[in-house]
Amino acid sequence: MEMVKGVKKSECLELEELRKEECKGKSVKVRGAVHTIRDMGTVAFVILRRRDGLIQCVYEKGVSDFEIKDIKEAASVEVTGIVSGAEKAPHGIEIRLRQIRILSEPAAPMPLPVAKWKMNTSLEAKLNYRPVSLRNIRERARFRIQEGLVRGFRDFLYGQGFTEIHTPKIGAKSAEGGANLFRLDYFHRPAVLQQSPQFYKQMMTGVFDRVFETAPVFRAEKHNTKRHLNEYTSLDFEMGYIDGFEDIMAMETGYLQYTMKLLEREYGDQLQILGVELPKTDQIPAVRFDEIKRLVSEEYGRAIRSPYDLEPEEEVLISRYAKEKWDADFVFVTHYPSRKRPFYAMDDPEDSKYTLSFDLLFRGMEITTGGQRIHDYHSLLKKMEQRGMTEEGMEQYLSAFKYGMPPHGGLGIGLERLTMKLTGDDNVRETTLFPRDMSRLEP
RNA sequence: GGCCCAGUGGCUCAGUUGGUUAGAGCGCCGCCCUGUCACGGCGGAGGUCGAGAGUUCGAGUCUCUUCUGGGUCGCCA
Repeated sequence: MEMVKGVKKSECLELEELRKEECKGKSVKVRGAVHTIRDMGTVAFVILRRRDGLIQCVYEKGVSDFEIKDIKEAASVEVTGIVSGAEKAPHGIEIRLRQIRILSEPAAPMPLPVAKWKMNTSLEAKLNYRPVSLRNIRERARFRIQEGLVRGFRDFLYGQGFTEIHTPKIGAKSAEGGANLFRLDYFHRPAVLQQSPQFYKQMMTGVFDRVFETAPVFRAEKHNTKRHLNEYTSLDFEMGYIDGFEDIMAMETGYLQYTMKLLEREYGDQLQILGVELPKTDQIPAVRFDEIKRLVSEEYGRAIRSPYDLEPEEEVLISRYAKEKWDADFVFVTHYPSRKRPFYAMDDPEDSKYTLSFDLLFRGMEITTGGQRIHDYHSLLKKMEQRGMTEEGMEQYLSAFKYGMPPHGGLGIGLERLTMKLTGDDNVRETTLFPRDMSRLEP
């Protein structure tokens, strides 16, 4: 019998440690993938790729204990060598190779130029070879930044007293209802994939006051655009005891401020790789839906075609307006028309044609929808009745209200969209590890 | 789903008014090169042009069908 005592200390050093002065001249062992080889004859540069970056290793004929010809690109290796400072090396250090141990070898040459700084490859090819294309430094940087966005969401909300929850993705009925649901067979009973954790997170405000979830949601909409996916990750939160929907916007602003600082602090290398400029979040303008629609129409001479919703072009113009007039990268658009919002949205007591809700636009795109919800049981029943909805299948949701719910509200952020606008990409699939769209079910 | 555009070696593309053995760069293979970082140099392999049908003496190039992808609209995060 053996006792497992915990994580064993790796004998391989972190890139950060390797860069330290005391490391120079020392023999180290490093593991990684052969990213690329630049063979100069008696000298060759073997660039290793690791999670923390690229490390330049130098092969010197006669000094190194092996033949450079034996090393293949994309092999997993363990190298041993002397750390030495080198001004010409990428991070100021390199490893002069003594030995190399091949841990694994590829069976075929790379189908894509992953070692190139910019792959110059179509989105289609990148998606078709996802496990390979993601090895490119710039490709993978997007997902490290995405990690930062999720991490910021969690860290910040934990600090604000939120409880992280996990709600079911399979159910009998979904929040918004309608035709955009994926239907599946659940032991010979009809079921659907949840298009939102809406009902669950609302019900949980009656339990934990403040809750959040980061999870996939499913939309069976037959859209084929660069900003839609049929499965995406939603950063959701819902909070009780709010004074108004402004509290939700304030919480989101706090999240963005916290996260941009986190990115700046801990993801600087990844931001640099992509040349990302972090947006301003010190304050975010909030402007009424009808007002900004009018302002943009006047400013850019564009006729208002659909009075109850924002067209993609309008979103772009609103962001442009916010940038030009208020020097803002983000802009809240508040008081959306009631008819375009789901039944649970709270109407504005001042004018019930509008709701106490908002969208957040970021660099020309909607990345968040949120608002205050109806918390009074009778008001909720009345609103449902007005919309001709039945209570069937909603008994559990309604019972939460029947037995008392705090005033509450919340929001949902589209993670891939947020990432996309941050990294400057123009297709959500670029910031989705394995996108699910109308035609893509694999990889 | 409607409309628009595209499908040529592993990747990214060129291919003139239809005319002989379809080109390039990168990658790959071989040789050379002591410092690269888009390394460089020389040589080589690899495609019958998404698929099917048609027009024509002749089609990558024109027509139709079909498949695949991209964009866009509705809707949304």
